[in-house]
Amino acid sequence: MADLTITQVSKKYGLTTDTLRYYERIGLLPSIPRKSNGNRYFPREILDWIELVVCLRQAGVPIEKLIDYAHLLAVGDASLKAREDLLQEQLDSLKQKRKSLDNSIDRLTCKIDLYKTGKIKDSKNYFVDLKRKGSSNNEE
Amino acid sequence: MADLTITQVSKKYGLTTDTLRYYERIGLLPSIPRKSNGNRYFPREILDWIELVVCLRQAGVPIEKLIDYAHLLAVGDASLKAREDLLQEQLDSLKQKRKSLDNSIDRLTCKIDLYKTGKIKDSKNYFVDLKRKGSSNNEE
DNA sequence: ACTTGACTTAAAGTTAACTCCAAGTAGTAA
DNA sequence: TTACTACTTGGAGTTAACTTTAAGTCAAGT
Repeated sequence: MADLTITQVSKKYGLTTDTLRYYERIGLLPSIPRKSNGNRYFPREILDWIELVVCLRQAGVPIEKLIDYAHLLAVGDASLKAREDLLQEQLDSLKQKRKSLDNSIDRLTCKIDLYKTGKIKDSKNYFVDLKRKGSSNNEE
Repeated sequence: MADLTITQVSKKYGLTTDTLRYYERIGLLPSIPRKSNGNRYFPREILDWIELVVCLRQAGVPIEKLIDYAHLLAVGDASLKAREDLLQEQLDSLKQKRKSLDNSIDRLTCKIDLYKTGKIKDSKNYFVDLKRKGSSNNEE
């Protein structure tokens, strides 16, 4: 009863069944065990891993990095330090991403404020011919 | 002197010249004015737009949305409200993204802490055969 | 026996956003 | 004149991450 079918897993984590099979194919998931008819069943340990994968994928951690981590898991205790380092690197990169995101949010908030207070002053003259290609202004 | 060449712009904003030409081609930038020899020069107003584009692209706002905004700019004052709405939508989506990112950062921080305190307990048994395809466990 | 629905596979196709390439021109320096 | 560098173009190629397709198997329901 802890074991779910591929459809149940896909609903639980908001992935399609295609994506789950794709993840297994590329080695992001280990070989999923099968029933006698060939259908996959997902035990708890794999679900925990999927949950982490979904969480980090949402944040933009590349699949390749997660595959690296999965491979480190496979070699056991010898890879403890390497795994910690890998995660730390990804954490640093996520923190950097948040900084940049905050910056964009600030910038956009200001811009919207200009609209709200009617102070917007876009020099639209350069945009009027967005669809009219082939016009040419000259100057030396 | 306020007008830069494509290479100067590319350096200023960390885009390649190919990307800048690509942006013009797809209508994310207006038609860039040319010198008599056909080379592009970038006046201030366009630089301001590029700066905003770079900022929002970094944050993950899709090119398509920015093109929509550019087209709204082209029609002038009639689109003030639509422009504000479009930006507001993107802002909301960035804030949502930040929430999700924060969540991932928290999750990853916890995980790393388990490594640091030696409390990690990955059930690695499912990962040992990550590269050995074709093995099959059965069960009813 | 037949149909329905959930699953299976390998392989091809899609999408967004670039990125590269080949061939050509314009301006400058030796 | 030759060489070099910075630009130009249209179009093809790349990458990550899926997504779709075609053809099939299997178990349950009528």
